[in-house]
Amino acid sequence: MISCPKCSEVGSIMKAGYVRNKQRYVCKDCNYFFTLTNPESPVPRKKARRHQTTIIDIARSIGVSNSTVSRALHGHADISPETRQAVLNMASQMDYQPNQLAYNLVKSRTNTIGMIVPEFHNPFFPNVIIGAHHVLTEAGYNLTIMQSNESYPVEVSNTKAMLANRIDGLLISMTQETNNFDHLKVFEKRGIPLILFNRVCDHVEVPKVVVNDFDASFSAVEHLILNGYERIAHLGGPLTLLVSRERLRGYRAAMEKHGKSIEENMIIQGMFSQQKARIYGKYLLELENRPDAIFAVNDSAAIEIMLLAMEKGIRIPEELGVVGFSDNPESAYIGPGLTTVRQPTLEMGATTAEWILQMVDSETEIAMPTQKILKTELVVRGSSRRVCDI
Amino acid sequence: MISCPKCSEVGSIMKAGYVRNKQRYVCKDCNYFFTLTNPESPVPRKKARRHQTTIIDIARSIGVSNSTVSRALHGHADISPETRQAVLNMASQMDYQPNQLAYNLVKSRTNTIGMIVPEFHNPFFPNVIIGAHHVLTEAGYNLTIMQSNESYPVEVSNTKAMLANRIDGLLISMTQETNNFDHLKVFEKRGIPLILFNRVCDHVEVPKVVVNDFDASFSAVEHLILNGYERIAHLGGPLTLLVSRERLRGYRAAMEKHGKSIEENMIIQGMFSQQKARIYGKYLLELENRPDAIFAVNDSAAIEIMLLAMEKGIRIPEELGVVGFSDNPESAYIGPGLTTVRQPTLEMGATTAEWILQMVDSETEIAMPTQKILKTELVVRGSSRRVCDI
DNA sequence: AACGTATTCGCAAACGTTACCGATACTTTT
DNA sequence: AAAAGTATCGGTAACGTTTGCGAATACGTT
Repeated sequence: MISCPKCSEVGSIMKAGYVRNKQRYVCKDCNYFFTLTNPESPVPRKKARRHQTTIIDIARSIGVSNSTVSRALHGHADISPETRQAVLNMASQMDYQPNQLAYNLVKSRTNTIGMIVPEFHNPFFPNVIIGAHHVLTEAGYNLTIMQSNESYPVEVSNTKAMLANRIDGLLISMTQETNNFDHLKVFEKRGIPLILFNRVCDHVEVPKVVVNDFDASFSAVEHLILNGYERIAHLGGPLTLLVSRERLRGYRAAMEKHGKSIEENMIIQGMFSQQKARIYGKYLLELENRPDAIFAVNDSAAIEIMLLAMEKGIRIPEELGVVGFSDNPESAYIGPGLTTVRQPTLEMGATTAEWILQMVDSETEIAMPTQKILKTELVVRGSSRRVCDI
Repeated sequence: MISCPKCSEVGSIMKAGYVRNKQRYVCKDCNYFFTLTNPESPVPRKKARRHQTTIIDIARSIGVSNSTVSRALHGHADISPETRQAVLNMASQMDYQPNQLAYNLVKSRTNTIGMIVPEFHNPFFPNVIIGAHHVLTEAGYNLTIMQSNESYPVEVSNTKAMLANRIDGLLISMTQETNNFDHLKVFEKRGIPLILFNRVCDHVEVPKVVVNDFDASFSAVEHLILNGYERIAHLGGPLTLLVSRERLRGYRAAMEKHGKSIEENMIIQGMFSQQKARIYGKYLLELENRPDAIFAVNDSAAIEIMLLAMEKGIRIPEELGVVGFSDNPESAYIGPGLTTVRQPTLEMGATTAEWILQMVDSETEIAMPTQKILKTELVVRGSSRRVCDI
């Protein structure tokens, strides 16, 4: 017979339905509902999972408490040299690896910096990563990288993932689509250090690391003008990006300074795949009155222009001057060499990393510089050198 | 006066030493030890930290239990549409972001794949990363990257960090120093999926993804021989690496097949910085009886050779044939173009990622292929084309 | 009335660590 | 010898989440 687990009554037990396919009973006396638990499986929670040795395992095997083990492992005080040694020995013997997850949970910090970049195709961002990676590793931090792939939704989901993973700080360079910044303001609200680099915006008040795009563009175009080029076209980046607008502004400023008229149909803005660069380059070079120089937003576009010119028999630099941006490795070797703007990518990565470390390591609110403008360098090569300067 | 917190006695209180710089008392009556807790700070645990909203906050604010909130958030069963909606609303209203750390701890999986690479200077590993990153992101996994910097101790500490962070699987390409593999065997013992790529070894029984280094090397050297080169030097990689040994083997095999004598002083093995490549190149080109072709272990070394030859007025390919390895972007554009071996880097990354996903996603032990050998492609350019093959 | 079924929700135990604070056993000082 | 100090160690709450199982309720069916 079944007896009530509470009042031990036997006679007043009645069936009371099923719950999860198990018969359920009720004791009419004490109004206690219950099901019969199978005494055969007293430890149903025991999973067959592979067990990683924990602090508790060590503690049990040498008969101390887990707090003692924790102290020994971290070299804290309040522990005798003998027990510490015993713990250390047992730890290495049992092949103990600390569980960083649990550590992070209780300390609510992860020793990890996140980085979101828009693309991986140009060597620019990989180089920034190298620079940041080095500094962070030195400081004992990890770096997780996510790629937004030039997509705003992906960027938003990336920031959410970073938030969920409780990174200690975020470095981000935005996509060309991004024109809403709520996903970044969350970081401000939460007090999580955030730094923008390269692809920045004005709507978030955090430190920013950029290059002097305006100056770089200005001196690149001025260099073309000083080499006797008159009608300079501009293959610019998407105008959603501040860098593109700055470079366009530099282009215009240099042209105006030297009294060159700007032909608006020779300014093309957009995101150039190799294919698109070729199409627009074709358009420019087949123009009725074609430009005698082209300032391109990046080296891959510039190189595409050069190849196109070579195919058409247009001589570089005599008939066409070309200047790129970024100084890709191949730019030094193509044809007469591509004049281009070298960007301090490693330094950019290092600077963002150093700054985020400052922000993360400081307990209190710390005054950070609002912006750092890194200096670029115009690398003059054959593609634009028409006058003999010595 | 001080009264015992237990028996409220006043007369029998005596000092009993200090504990952590606070006066300690004992009640002689009830033998109760105690210190005086400062009633001014009743909540000493309350940190001034910024509070991230948790599941419990949501639960409290709409008067349900946290299990209900958890179920609502994950779209589980056993919940009414109304409460689910209420939870969802409150969650977005309170700007809730789940704490992945806690989730990972209880699920003991992180949805993260780790990757350790030896260096970042050549475009090879960044490209592998791109390939793997894409596949993993599609599958909803994160990728953490660490760099061993060609140092064995760093590699070991990297693997420890990966272990501590409880990654779900590891992709690794080893340093040139690594000749002990205990740090990798830990993964086997723990049952954590592990894949070796590119820089592999025979001592660990896990899936490996490599390229056909022997064949690639063989056909590169054979290509030189078929172009009429006789005395071919080899600037090889460090012999600690299997890839270097395989390439050397391919070189020897091709030379032997065609009956060319191998001059051992024309085989130089090592890890070549740009500077070292120049030194060894100088040595080779200034040899009494200098080689008429050089097969280099990578493109940057090959390019250094080409630049050196140009400086010396040695004509390429007429007087010197050069073949590199990897097909860096700049190799297409330097001088007459550098003949080189193109490696399927993206495919390598994608393959390792797909394999590790298979291993991670399968609950049980799964039979994996032991090895995948990806095909390279000899890209013939001007630096080695001496005969007109149509 | 007695029983069966379905729906919805709460309790509490994990996950592995850290750190506060109390407890114990000594040694040293008065 | 009493009182005070020192050195070690253990108990336990907390970090934020998931989940198995039981409880409560409502309603339908003999």
